[in-house]
Amino acid sequence: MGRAPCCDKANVKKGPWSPEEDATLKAYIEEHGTGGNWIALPHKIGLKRCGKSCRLRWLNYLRPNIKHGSFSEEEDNIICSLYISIGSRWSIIAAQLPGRTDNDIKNYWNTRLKKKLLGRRKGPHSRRSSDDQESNKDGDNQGLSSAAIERLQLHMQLQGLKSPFSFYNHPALWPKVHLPLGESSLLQDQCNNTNTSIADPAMAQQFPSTSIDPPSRHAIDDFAPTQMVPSQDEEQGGMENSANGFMQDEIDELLFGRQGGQEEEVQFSELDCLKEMDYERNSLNWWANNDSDVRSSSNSWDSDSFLPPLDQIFQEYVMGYHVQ
DNA sequence: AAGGTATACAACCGCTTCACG
DNA sequence: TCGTGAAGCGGTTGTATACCT
Repeated sequence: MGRAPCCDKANVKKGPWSPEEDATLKAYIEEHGTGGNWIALPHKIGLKRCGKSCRLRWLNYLRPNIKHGSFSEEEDNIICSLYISIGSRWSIIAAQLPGRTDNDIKNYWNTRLKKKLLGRRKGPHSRRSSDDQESNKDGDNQGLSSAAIERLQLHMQLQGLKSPFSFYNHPALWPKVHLPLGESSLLQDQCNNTNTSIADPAMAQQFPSTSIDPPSRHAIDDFAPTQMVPSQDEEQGGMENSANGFMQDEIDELLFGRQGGQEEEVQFSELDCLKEMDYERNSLNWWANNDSDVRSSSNSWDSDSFLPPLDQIFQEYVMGYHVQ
């Protein structure tokens, strides 16, 4: 027995909103507010709409100060940077772009920005979703979703795939080589030189005002300390659960590489690339582990056992060739 | 001009999270 | 502490329009 539906589906109108419906909803909310109950709202004002539909219409379209129209380059940069760092958490990304809704950003990403940044990765077949889905089915990507691969690709690009000094241009250092953790002197040199900025000058120019490294570095944080393993604080006293405070902390941390309100405890202040190799490998593992497809297929995951598929993904999707 | 295809965006669906009794 | 229902969220679908052949 499933959960009761939120409204009477048979008596609810679906599809595009008419100007009259828009006007009715807008006028009521502007005068009375939502009343804290979206489910009851349509009945109050005589709309044959589901409460959820009213909420969505208001938030995504009717609300004041909603921006419609094209995105600026600055907005592109922010979206790109945050997507690499935190994935498809559109509400958090939208919180950084005043006037933009999560739905708007999600649509913009899926239809335009993703293509702009990634381009077409495979041969002459360029038809959208269906072909992409098919290619995913055909390819043996070992369970990684296209979203994870996209983030992987973007990350690689922004980390400076084209740089002659890049990690990714040194085949000996690619993931197949199982270096012990911490063995990263070459990368340390490289990072000392680049100061962890975007390595490729062309990319740096393309993303002039966006710091890519700190947020993407925090993908690891997302993976291990805060989600997989309770922190000491959590174990001892429980974590802060105030929605606003938590959100702001999370955004601060994602954007600026610090934990909001915790001046004395900056988890990732050491942007010296000392463990760049570990970081890269952990990032790859993080994407894999946090991918819903992977999660659903395997509850217990061991980082070492995941390395071969990642090698394959790295070679096939990022470096652009297949290795037996 | 017509039909097919691609694109953009609005809206829906269902799962998760949260608040409250 | 637990159950319930509303809100929030992200993935997906539907549809109008633009573009191409």
